[in-house]
Amino acid sequence: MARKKTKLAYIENPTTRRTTCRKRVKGLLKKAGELKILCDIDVCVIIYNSKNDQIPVVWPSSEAEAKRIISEYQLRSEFYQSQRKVDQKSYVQQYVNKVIEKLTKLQRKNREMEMKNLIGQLFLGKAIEEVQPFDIVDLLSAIDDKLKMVDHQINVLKEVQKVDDGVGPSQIHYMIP
Amino acid sequence: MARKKTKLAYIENPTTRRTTCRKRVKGLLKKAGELKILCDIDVCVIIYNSKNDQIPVVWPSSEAEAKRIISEYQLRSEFYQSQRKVDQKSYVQQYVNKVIEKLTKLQRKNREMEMKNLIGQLFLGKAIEEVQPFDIVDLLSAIDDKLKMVDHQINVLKEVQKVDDGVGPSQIHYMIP
DNA sequence: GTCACTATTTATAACTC
DNA sequence: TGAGTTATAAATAGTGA
Repeated sequence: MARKKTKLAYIENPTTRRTTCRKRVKGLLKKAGELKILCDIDVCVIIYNSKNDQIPVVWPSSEAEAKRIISEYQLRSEFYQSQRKVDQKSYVQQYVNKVIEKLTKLQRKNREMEMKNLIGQLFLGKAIEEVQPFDIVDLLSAIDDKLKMVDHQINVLKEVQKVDDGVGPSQIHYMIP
Repeated sequence: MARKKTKLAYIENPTTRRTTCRKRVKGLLKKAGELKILCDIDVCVIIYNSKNDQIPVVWPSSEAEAKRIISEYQLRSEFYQSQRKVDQKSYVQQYVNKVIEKLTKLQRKNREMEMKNLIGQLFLGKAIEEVQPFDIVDLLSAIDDKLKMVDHQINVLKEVQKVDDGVGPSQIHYMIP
């Protein structure tokens, strides 16, 4: 950008190209450094000639810092990709979700069993005063479920009775869970 | 770089900072693009604000191209790559292990509760014949644990008795779980 | 090939709308 | 806000040593 307007095209002359390259790489890295300082954002620049085996030029020169920036980029990229393609979740994510699902089911089952157990204990003589307030809501809900079931069975039997036309209801056994 | 010489320091004013950032990012990416065309080399720029969740700005905009450049860089930097893999693995592994640990604890608790429940049901009149063979091993083990606990308590009491020198043993109450 | 030196182009800080 | 303008700083293409 000087003496002549640059034509944006591959520089055929090797000497000129290499000189330009050296100058512009220096400039690019300087700009990257300034951007980081002025705006306090993470910047990482990777430059290399894929046609030779030279070590890539990387900014920041601190490998740890570059590593941090790249891996965070990859993490974010993965995250956004997974956001976009919910169906194509990574293997690990699927696995973790499976385990979490299992865990949730178990927790629910666990809670139900605790209630069952509590009902049993009440029958065994445990005073209702000993039941923690925290548990009472779930206990009532468990009892409610049981009553609904019983209610439903009664209705079914009533229907059967109607169909049977005048035949008396059979004896109902209420089983303790 | 205009109107005034820029002082290379963090721009405190948020409006100014954001404007500068936008302009300079645009400039940096333009430079990166020119460098690639003029000298035919691989360039990748990653820019993001680590303080917010926005999608990182990456050049080249083709994500596949950016990934190719990054992965080739990583390949060239063997040490870096192996370090990263180990770090990432351990992080995910730690998380999975945590969840599995929680799951295992819950399963154990669950099984214990099932047994407690079963003992309660037996007291309520459930026939031992109705207990599934699969459960009997754990049931026996649960009863065994209970007996061991009782045994231990007896021994503790015996020790106390010895120390008390001649005083008779206090009455032991066996509590139903 | 690399440095130093400009003449220019380009980027951009401060400003306006 | 953000996009456009302008004056100036910065980058750099071409040049010679």
